[in-house]
Amino acid sequence: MLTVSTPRAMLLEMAVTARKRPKAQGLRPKAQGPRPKALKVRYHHGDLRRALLEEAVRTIRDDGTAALTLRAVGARLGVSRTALYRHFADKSALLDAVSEDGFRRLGDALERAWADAGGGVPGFEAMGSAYVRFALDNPSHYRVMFGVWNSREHHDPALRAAGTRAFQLLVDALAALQRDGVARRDETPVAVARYVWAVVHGIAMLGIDGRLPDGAGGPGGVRDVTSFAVRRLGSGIFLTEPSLPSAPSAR
Amino acid sequence: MLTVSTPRAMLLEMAVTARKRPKAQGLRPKAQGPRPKALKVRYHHGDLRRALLEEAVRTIRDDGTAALTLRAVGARLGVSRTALYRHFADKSALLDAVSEDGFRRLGDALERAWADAGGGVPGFEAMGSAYVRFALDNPSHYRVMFGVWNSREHHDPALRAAGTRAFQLLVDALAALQRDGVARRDETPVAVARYVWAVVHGIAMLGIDGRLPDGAGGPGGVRDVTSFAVRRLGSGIFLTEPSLPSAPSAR
DNA sequence: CGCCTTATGTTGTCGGCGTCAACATAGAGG
DNA sequence: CCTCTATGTTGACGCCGACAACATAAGGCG
Repeated sequence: MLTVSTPRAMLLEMAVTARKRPKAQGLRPKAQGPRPKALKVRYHHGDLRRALLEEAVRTIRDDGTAALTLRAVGARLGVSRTALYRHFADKSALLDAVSEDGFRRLGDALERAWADAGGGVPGFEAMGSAYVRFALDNPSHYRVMFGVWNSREHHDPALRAAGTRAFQLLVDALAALQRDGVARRDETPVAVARYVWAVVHGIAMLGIDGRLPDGAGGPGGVRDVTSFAVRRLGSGIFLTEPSLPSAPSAR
Repeated sequence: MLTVSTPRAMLLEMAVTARKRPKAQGLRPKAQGPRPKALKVRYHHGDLRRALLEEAVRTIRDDGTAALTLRAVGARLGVSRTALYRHFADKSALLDAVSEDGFRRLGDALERAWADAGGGVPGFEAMGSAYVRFALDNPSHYRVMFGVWNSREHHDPALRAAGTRAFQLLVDALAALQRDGVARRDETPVAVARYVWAVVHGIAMLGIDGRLPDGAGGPGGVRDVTSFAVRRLGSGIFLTEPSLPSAPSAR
């Protein structure tokens, strides 16, 4: 279960062989756009910090959070372990950078969802779905973002800013809904946003952990609970108005 | 941050001195009730499995999840490392036992909340508050229960049973609400329970991680979001009925 | 009682991990 | 050319989980 010695050993073997090359730095198929500076060797590595971050994200995505090892990420880049310490204070700093990257992508996804749906209630529901979809598509990344690391407010300003921006998108959407008279005004947008955030976060976490039935698509699965949630976020559960029919929203 | 070498070293020192005793087994101040069998030495340790589990829970509660080390828990009990392997397959098995214990306690708390409130809508709201309160009172324990470990369905039957029981309490409550005509009947109790579970789970996680303002008591804190959530779980956010006043539920 | 089987606990050891110190190297700038 | 500094490497340390081999105690059985 936890001991994946065979693939990890293979991985390290690969890395060792890759390290045999004197310094074949430019073979990585990244940055396909115009060459940033020149095609010469430039420096020790070029932009190791970015490469380390990208490799960490890739490692987490492919092999899970437990496989993220300073030694492994260094080896995958054909660079020695501890090379990372010239760009990150320690492992938690690297994870902070990974989290910041995740919050930035999450914010982009929310922004896109709201804009593509044209705002309003459809935009709000699209944001909720996009949030859960992001978590399901990047489970390990999402787990790092909300992991035990840096859980308190001690993390660096960049990470904090990225997280705040993603949350603010939700606040702004709710403020717009209130302004347009489609959302109740008896609570501040921030208070409602915290609640909505908790809802989608809970669904995302349960979905990621496989605690909702089936593979996300069937009845009771993550998608089902998500659509249920975004509908109920606007209608409630209890019969506060007995005259209310069963399905106020058209499916 | 992550390196707490000083207290850990002290702890190990304590343990080493404790281990100097030949086998002073019975000095632990537990099981204050009637002596289970006899006051003689009985066996190698007596009931090491239970002692290991309790010590693991205590370690997690006092020093956090990261401090849970097979060596540390063994040392705290005056027993050698690897003694644990006679009672648990590996570390994840110990964590499974900790999770099972947590789900049992959580279920007890939910049951008590529902019963003490006399069922109905107050009972339902009490369950929600009790759920979040349990998580806030036992953050590390809760994190283990929903941690990366055993997230898939591979964990042992006892853990699965304890988790299912806690969830079933919620389902039963919602079924009762539906039966009494106070909850909408357009969805099955299980579907609604999944949604409610996600809501309280999300609040609990955000609260545990310190992602809600202040120390849980002030405006916007965990308690605020929780009460907001249990109210909105019954009323909804959007203005589906414009004639609806602002506060349908008293406080 | 003496022996043996089995359950339980210990010691030794291994590989992996994060991290630090010391050393090496390459680019920049005088 | 020489030096300075940024960057990368090697070696080592302590901690961790896990396994193998060994030690010991409880209990069954003659």
